[in-house]
Amino acid sequence: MPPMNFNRPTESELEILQLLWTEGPMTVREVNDRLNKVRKVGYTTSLKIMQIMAEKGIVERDTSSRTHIYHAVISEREIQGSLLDRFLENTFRGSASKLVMHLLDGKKASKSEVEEIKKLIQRFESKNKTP
Amino acid sequence: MPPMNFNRPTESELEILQLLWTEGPMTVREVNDRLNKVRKVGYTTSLKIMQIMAEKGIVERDTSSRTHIYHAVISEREIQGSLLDRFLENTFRGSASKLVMHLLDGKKASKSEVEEIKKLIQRFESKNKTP
DNA sequence: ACAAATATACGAATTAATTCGTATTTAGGG
DNA sequence: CCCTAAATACGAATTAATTCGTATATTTGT
Repeated sequence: MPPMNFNRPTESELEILQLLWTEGPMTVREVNDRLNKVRKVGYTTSLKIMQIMAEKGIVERDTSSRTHIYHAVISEREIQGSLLDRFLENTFRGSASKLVMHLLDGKKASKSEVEEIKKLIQRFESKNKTP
Repeated sequence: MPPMNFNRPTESELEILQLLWTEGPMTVREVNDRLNKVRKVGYTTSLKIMQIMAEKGIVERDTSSRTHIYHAVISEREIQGSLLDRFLENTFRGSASKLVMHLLDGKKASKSEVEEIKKLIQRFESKNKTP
């Protein structure tokens, strides 16, 4: 079996995945309610997108009762990594430091975020120290 | 005057903008040749995309001679910043440190890139030191 | 001067993403 | 038991991005 063809989620799909990742398995109704706290979306629109994701294998659903319950199949980590790869290449021609420069520069990273990032770098360095 | 409606470039447009940013103003032919080093693209395809960008005001062109010369109007910085904002929100729910974690984690950032990032952080910190 | 090469303009086909209307089915309350 | 509410399925309209064919004009080399 080939190593599972990678199905990049679209923006709308990602929006729903974020909900499933942070809040766990949900019905279409629950997803649609949460989306509608931010913007107006028809119920059947949310339904359709979730059905498409199910076809693609991005989510699975429990159909044992009439009201289906959806859960994410692919991990947040995996998707974030793969989307980041592509974004880094497209937008920064692969330069990670340039990306970080922008993060630090604008209001994108708060002070506490920068502290967090510093810790990450330290941890990275001690891990990759020559023994 | 409102602060200039922001026209997010598509992926293909961005690909061409990268060329204009790094190599300066160019003709359609030059752009198309460079694109074809990576993948097969018809000449009129490149032309069309550049014409659309001109309509949107993303690029401008010198039409004084038959062969038009295109240059980017919006700055790399500006676009990268605005695309990063959106990507950070969409993909990492706004968590900059989570994004950096991915950068350090995979093969996304080379050792020298990490060094560069460390320097950026130090510079950032000394700049924001309470005096 | 003329043929071939090269340019732009324009329109249209294709593909993918998004949105929603309508039909049909199933449960549940009175 | 029936009627209403709520769910899924399905198809189709809309919009945007991409791709390229064809028409037409201009330049250039021989």
